[in-house]
Amino acid sequence: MRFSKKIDCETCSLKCDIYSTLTENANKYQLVNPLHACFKKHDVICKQGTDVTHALFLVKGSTKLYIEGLNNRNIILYILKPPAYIGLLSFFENTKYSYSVSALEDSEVCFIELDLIKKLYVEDHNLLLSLNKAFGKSVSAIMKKLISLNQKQIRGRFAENLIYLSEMHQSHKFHLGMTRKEIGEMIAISEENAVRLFTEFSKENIISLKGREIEIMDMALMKKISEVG
Amino acid sequence: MRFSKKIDCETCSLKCDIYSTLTENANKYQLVNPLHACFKKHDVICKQGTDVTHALFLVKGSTKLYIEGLNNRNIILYILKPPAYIGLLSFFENTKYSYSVSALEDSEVCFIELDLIKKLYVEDHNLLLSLNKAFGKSVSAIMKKLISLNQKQIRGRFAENLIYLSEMHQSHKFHLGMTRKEIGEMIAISEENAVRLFTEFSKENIISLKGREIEIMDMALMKKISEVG
DNA sequence: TTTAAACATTGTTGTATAACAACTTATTTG
DNA sequence: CAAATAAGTTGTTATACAACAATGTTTAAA
Repeated sequence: MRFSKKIDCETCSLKCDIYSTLTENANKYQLVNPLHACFKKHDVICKQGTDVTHALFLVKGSTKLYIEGLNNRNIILYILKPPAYIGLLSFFENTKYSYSVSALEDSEVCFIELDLIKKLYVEDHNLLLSLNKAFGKSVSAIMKKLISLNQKQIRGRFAENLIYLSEMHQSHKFHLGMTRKEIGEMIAISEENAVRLFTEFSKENIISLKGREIEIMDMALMKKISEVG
Repeated sequence: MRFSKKIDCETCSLKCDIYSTLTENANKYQLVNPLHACFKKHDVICKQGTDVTHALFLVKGSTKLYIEGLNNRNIILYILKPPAYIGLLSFFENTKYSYSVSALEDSEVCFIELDLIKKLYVEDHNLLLSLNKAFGKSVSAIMKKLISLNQKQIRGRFAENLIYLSEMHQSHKFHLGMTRKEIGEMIAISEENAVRLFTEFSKENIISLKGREIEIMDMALMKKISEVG
């Protein structure tokens, strides 16, 4: 990871809530230029167990948010794409991250002082409400994951996950930006079973596969498999 | 469920954050008496999928918070004891509950208009911060549960759960306020296996059991089992 | 007080899935 | 560009756990 001094809020490709709050209240606060950080693929952006010192805002690239569990096994909760707050779930708890986030591809992240945010949302509760709303959505997603991992079996979870990825890319045809192992970590199955499911679904003509390029051929069937469990 | 008109905030046995915020800002707001509701054992206090209309504050009794999953199978996330916000996790999302809460014993719950809370935390961000803090803690607990359910096996989960209950009652000896089925739902195992584990742990002299009265005899071993998985 | 319903128990069986092993094919990197 | 490392693949085996079944026991309701 390295910080870029070249990019400030004015030249930044993505204007976030915090920027707009700052500019709207320009008379109250001077515009502090937050740190703009560049991460290489596989870099850890925030680490489970470390202190939360900044609000992190994903500006470019994509990342995975995961819990580091027992015996070096991870569970990926979801993929983050800009615009997205990275540290949101641990943000209000305000002590340590209860999860890790790392870059799936080269990514850019904006670091904003926690104190600045706190100052801001005392004055501008709309910012806080928008943070809270995003927070609430994450919780719903985690609940859904908890049910899925516990009560669906691997074909159902696998189908559900491919639908999730497809919706994220807004296309039936997309590039899995992940290894089979990581796909496994998204739905808590072994790497071997991830491979098996890919070939299985491919043979059943539900998907078409070439390396990491995937196309969902039969979305209706996919949804049925996902729902059955 | 029936509402009690007799109990208002002044006579209420438990003064909550909202009450103190209201009285501290007495000049700004009139003291609205929230609805005080009485629930019988097994009553549903809030139902997954329904609209969030009030903030709920548990004043007396105890409740279970659970997700209703597939095939009528529930997962109990945790037990709530007063003082506790019941609807917290779905509170900011502000649309539908993503879980249900029901009474484990006769309980009393205070219903506070959502609009009132919103008005309050615009002015008094300390209230919001304290809500957020509780919120964050819940998220950590759910993360932990996600790992536990996925990466520990039943003996480990069972031990972990008994330690959790013991800590909640602040004693090695306590009354399981739940059926074996509900104990199963806490750690996502079948009722039969819950029974089996009770007798198993009893035979191994880790616990002493008489109906629903339980005493943890070997807490050190219990912790070891919980950690191993 | 009888009857029904909920709760608790124990043994047996089937199966989903992790773990292991052994191998091939890509992708980095010095 | 070779060597090393990571990623992907396939078959086999072992096992943890749910599901089923059958039956006893306690609690609640009529």
